[in-house]
Amino acid sequence: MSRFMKQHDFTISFCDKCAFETSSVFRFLTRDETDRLNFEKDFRRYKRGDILYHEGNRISGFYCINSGIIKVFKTGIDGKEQIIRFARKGEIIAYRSVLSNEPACTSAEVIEDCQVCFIPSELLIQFVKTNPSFAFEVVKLTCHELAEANSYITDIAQKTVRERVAEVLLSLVKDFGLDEQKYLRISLTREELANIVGTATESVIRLLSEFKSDRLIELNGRKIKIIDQKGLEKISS
Amino acid sequence: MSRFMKQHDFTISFCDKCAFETSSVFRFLTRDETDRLNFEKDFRRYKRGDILYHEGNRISGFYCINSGIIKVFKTGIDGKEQIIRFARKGEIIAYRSVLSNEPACTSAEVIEDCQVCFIPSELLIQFVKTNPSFAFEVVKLTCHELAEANSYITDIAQKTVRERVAEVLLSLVKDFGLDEQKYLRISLTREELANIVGTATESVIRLLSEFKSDRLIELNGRKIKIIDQKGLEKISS
DNA sequence: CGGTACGTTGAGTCATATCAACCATAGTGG
DNA sequence: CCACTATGGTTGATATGACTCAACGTACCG
Repeated sequence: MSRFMKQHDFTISFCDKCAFETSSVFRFLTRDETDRLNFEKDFRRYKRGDILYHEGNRISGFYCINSGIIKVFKTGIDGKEQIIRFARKGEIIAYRSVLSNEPACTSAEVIEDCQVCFIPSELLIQFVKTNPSFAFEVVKLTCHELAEANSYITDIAQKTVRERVAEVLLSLVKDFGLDEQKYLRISLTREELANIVGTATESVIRLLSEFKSDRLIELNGRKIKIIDQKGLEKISS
Repeated sequence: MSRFMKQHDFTISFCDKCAFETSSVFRFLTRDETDRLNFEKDFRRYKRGDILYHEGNRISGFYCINSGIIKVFKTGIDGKEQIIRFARKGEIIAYRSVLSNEPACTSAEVIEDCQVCFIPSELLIQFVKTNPSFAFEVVKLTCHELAEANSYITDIAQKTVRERVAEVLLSLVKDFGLDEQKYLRISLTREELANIVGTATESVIRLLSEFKSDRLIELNGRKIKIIDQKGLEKISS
């Protein structure tokens, strides 16, 4: 663990700056609260593959992501993971378990090297209990995630794997965008894609190469180029 | 709509009484706030099949359930419904849309005749913004629902229909309990069961009669008798 | 009495999972 | 430097779970 050095990188780790630059809920904190946050938070760096926390464990705080990408997942039957969501700059993870004071119901693993702030539980609980407009933002945030989860449930329950693969590609475009050459700004293994869709790795591979034949996408290893977004939308219906 | 008469039934519609009797979040309101709730709420009765609100519509308030059962569902491709959850005595529905100020992301329909209180949006928002401990409860509530939604996603994505049917029966036992003769205290159509599981009606029918042959359950129309709970747990794994 | 909604069963089909083999790549250690 | 191993990706063959379609039974209702 010694590799995750605490440090004070003044260009990036000040929460007020971070809060204004991102859509973080922390922009609703007062000056004083932001100062406390700055004082008590722990800035950390993680590399791809690192685990931030494990499902089932009690956690003593939550994480605010400054850069990089983290996947949040549950472990299902015989260890197969189900990816619940990805978190990126400005987003917070593990706050749910902190607020409901339960063991983590998910695990979190780094997809792209990242810098995060670890913030002790008590701070979040205190802010929620004493700053009504911050509490309201947190409520809105959970409500939003809940709405997303409900759509996710409906999709998985009703759509075919083919439709869901197309849809996942589109939602990755929406969340992470494309670079100048139309490549998705997130690279996942085929297995990870399968674990979002809720299918077998081989099925994802087959469908991706089908989409490639149909000139909807191009593949370069893990990089996926989106050629025909409309076509994908049509498939995801 | 004239059938949903506003009325003042003093034995059941006073929120303070209701709040204490149930596990409602309203027990965290102050005396004054409870009085306002009593004054502004609208007591209503609905019958099986009635719709409380439709997905996509803006709503001007939310509902607290005094008695009866309501199903909350999303409408997926070609109209197939996906049941998200059931709400019963003491629970609130539609609060999510109110808090995030978005159109309803679900519809709500009465499964068992019910009595509910309709509470204007502004009241909820005001309470959340001014009563920190109430806000904290609402946060915990949404966090809890979020955790449930995440498990639901993992189950649907990874388990077989057979496992899910067994699991749904068990979760109905957990939520609604059994009567003296071990019958489930909620009756659903086969189609509704299918719409929880996320499968075809015929599949549910086949699996139920399979469970019946295996002496796990007994069937009397819509009433389901749970004989071997352990057996069901084993199947749902 | 016909109509409507729900329940049941059978047969056929298809999408998807599973199993197996193989290739490519990169990292490891002797 | 090479064999070794692990990991990820790909493809094919096969099996099967679950859906669809269709027919029919049942019950209730106006």
